[in-house]
Amino acid sequence: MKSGTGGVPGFCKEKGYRMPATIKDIKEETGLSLATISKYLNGGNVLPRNKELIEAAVKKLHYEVNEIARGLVTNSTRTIGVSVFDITDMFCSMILHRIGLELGKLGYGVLIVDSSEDPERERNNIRFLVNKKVDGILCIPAATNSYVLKSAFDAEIPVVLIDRQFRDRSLDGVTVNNREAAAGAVNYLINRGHKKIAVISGSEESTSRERFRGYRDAMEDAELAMPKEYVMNTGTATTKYGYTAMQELLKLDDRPTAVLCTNYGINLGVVMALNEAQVSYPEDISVVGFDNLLLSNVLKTRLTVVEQPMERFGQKGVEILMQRIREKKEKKGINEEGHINVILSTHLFEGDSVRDLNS
Amino acid sequence: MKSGTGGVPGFCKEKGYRMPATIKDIKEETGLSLATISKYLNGGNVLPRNKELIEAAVKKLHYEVNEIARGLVTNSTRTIGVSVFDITDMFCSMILHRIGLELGKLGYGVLIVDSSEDPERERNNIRFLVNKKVDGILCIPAATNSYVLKSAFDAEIPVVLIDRQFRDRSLDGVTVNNREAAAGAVNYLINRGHKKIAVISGSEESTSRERFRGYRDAMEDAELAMPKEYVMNTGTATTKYGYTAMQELLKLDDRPTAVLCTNYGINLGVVMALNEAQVSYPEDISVVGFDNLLLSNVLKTRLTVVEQPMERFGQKGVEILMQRIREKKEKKGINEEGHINVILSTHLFEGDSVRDLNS
DNA sequence: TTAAGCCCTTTAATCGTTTCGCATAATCCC
DNA sequence: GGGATTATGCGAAACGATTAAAGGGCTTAA
Repeated sequence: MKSGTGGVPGFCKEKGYRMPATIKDIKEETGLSLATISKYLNGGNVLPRNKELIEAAVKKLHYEVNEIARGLVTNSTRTIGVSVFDITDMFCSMILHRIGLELGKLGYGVLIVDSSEDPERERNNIRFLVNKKVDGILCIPAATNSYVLKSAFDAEIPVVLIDRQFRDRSLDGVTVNNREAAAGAVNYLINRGHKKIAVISGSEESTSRERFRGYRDAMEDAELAMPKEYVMNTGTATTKYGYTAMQELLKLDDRPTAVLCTNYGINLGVVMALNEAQVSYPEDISVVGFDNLLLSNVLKTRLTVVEQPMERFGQKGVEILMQRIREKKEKKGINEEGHINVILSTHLFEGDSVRDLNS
Repeated sequence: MKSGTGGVPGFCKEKGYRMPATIKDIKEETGLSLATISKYLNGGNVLPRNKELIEAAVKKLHYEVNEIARGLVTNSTRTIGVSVFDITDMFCSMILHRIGLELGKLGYGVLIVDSSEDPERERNNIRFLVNKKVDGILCIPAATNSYVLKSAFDAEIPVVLIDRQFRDRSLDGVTVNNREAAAGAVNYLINRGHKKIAVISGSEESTSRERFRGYRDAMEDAELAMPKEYVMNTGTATTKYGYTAMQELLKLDDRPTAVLCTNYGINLGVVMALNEAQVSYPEDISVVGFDNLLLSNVLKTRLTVVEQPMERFGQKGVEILMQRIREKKEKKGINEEGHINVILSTHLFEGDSVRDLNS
């Protein structure tokens, strides 16, 4: 006897194992109609007597609504897709952490896909999420243009970008004031007497480019020279690039006195190169990094870094996405114009990796 | 006109936006019955002519099967739940990376929940996954007993543990040979002339306990003393515990010449404490860590560590889970007896953090 | 007294699939 | 040629919920 067809729910001979109770079982148990039960379950008003009946039956049969079935008719899955460029990257995982927390509170599930920095894979992943009928997508993109998100647009699924924004800014997103932050970091160096300041930066995504612009802003304002050899901004913002770029800088006859690293991967690569070459910081060269404090805590010399508001990235991203989902439900369609772009601010953590040349 | 009710699928006036094509649209387009179309879509045999008709219609209408609806009748979601104790922990995220890769290949989605080392939260998370009707659960548990997984058992959802196993070994799982690995690491130290060897280890989960046993095995075999002050095994295996425990060790008049750290968090805490106290390794004290190479790469002195097969954890876990899911479908029930316990082996990475006292 | 209004209930349609049972056509063997 | 055996195809009933629309008691007011 199958559960839900009049028999006692629970053990089921045919399937050989326990079937969860369905709303039909509640119907049998209470003698009420499906509609009334459904109404109550969704917060509607029913007679006190029926309320008790239903509650008793729910408890007795351990009933819980089947989200799948509900999703079929309400056309929602209460699941959000999150696409990240690399789940093992601390930056992503910290944001994921907060996203999970926020969405958990709201009763949403989180479907995470990892594109390993490969835009093609990212595109497939997004399509996968669309097929899974997620209610919305949060994306810390690997790709540099919105092409990868095409399938989401087609399906009219709300998308919010985190950290990186595409050139045309045609999407909702949460970023930080990268340009100002980088300029601030450079000014910090300048204030401490540095004039020969190098930069190591990726060239591909908006984040790296903005940070590089910030470097240039500050250098130009201070009328400092930016010789080609000091400007390493032709690679991908990875540990590997940071490592080789730093090695190049160390080969120079006229070495810079300080170097700005524009993301966590580069920080890591730079520290590795310095250690390997037995060059100490801040004695021989000063270093300012970006992103997070991990290195500051674990290294003998705490790294001075522009600290990102990881938690807020996640929190704000969820907030915007939820707003969009609500809008879509109400207006029965996606609001095409008026993109939201939240810009969070950063904080300069003063470690011990910058030498004050004035004193 | 709603999609799927005879009109042209696509734009839908009522809803105000584009609706995806359904199998009913294919029916209208081809004149075939739902059953035939479904059969073909699921790899069944149909007449060549019909095959072409369906293919053409699918292409024309951009049809893709609605997994939600399918799930309702097949009673599967093609989604696996993964519960981790901390998504920002490198150990977890590397395993997650591989899990995502493997499950992606199989067309499965990954619903990730993060319990922040809180068993109570973990229990809720598991229940959440069960409600989401995942086909199976992979768990890198925070809790120390199987109580948290109760709701999964009740719902007869296959579960595979990764890294940590419960006392009764009553579940399928993938672990490493923790005891032997730890003993190996200690022997490595002994071979290099160390006699005063301390250990810092958690006391709560199977992993820490096994590693501690390995330490004891090796020390006993070599007939070396294990004074109470050298044995720090009363805390939780975290960075904080590693940090304070190392500080304790440094206070001793008769300091150990080497210390074994039994996981990544402890490695980190120990390195922090040493840096802070200006104690250098391997000159002043030798260190052997556990888990992964991150610290080995970034620190000036590469840490010698017992390296874990992160990737294989994920790969093997998925493999076992898929086998269980298959079995459940075939036998229409969960196989109660005969638990699978795969034990992977580790590898000792020789960095520069161990001093050879013989030479 | 009766129509209107309110509150709650029920009946039945629907969501987009799969699948069971049966009908039909084609193939084969003797 | 006829009955058995294979292929395919079809209609309809699930799966477990939500939700219009209609109905049935009440109270209230003209």
